Amino acid sequence: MNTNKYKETRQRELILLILKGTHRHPTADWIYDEARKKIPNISKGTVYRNLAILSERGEIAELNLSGTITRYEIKQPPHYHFRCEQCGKVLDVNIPIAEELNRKAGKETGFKVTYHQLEFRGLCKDCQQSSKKG
Amino acid sequence: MNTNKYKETRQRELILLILKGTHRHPTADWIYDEARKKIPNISKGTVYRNLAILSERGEIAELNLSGTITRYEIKQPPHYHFRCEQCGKVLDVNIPIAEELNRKAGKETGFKVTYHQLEFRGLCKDCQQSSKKG
DNA sequence: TTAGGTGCAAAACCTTTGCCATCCC
DNA sequence: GGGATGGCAAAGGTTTTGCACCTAA
Repeated sequence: MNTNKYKETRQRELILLILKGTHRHPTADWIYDEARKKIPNISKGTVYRNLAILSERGEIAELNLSGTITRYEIKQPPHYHFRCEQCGKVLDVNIPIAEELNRKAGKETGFKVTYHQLEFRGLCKDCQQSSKKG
Repeated sequence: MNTNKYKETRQRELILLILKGTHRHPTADWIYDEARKKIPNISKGTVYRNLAILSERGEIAELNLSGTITRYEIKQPPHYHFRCEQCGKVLDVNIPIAEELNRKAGKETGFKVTYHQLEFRGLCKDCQQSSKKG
């Protein structure tokens, strides 16, 4: 049931490739900079439009957790994130999703809770190092 | 060691009062509109500056969880939030914090995990109603 | 008295959009 | 061919900042 209303374009493929090739959770701006290395005259509008399309298609996910700048990642099974409070780095955390929290929250509120987003905060390895040194 | 570098001003007190008087998790803009009812010529810059100061002082908290617009609330013990995917409403969820997740995440990543932010998603009561009707 | 605060407006950001030429199917 | 897409630039929305005047302590 692929709704073939999309064409495959160099720009879109490049953006997807960039996201597949990084473990960062990059911002649109970073993706734009990377993309320009291959297609120098690609525009930011194109980057944003394609990120929106890829997100709608379900190929990538928007990470809106904390901070005002949206970050993106290749679509994966649900997982948690960690954000370093010092350097701002965002990383995946591979521990099981606490599904029971959804049930608890649903019972508490009477709402229909379908999922949750969670972001751990603290210091990453690098920043722990530099804290010790400092 | 109280760094008494702050003065108490009408504007700041009003903003705090507004936040104390609501269970919404309002945006800066909503706070600004409310504030103008009492101090008509208060400026947005003042609202933003005071929200930043109150946040720094620990009297209020910034809610950056998902969405690009920052929301604010009076500082409370740590708690989770629920955001309705239909109407965008944000509410507190009073279930215990899953502290063990911090430990799990710390063990998994080797990072120093100090806390986590969690937002449930789904449909609130009102929107469940309208879904049934629709 | 004076450091911090205010109002105003402009600037800075991030993101979206209009327009028209271009490209893919 | 024709609708989807791209590039460009302007517009939009949120937040920050510079500046001159003001005010709480």
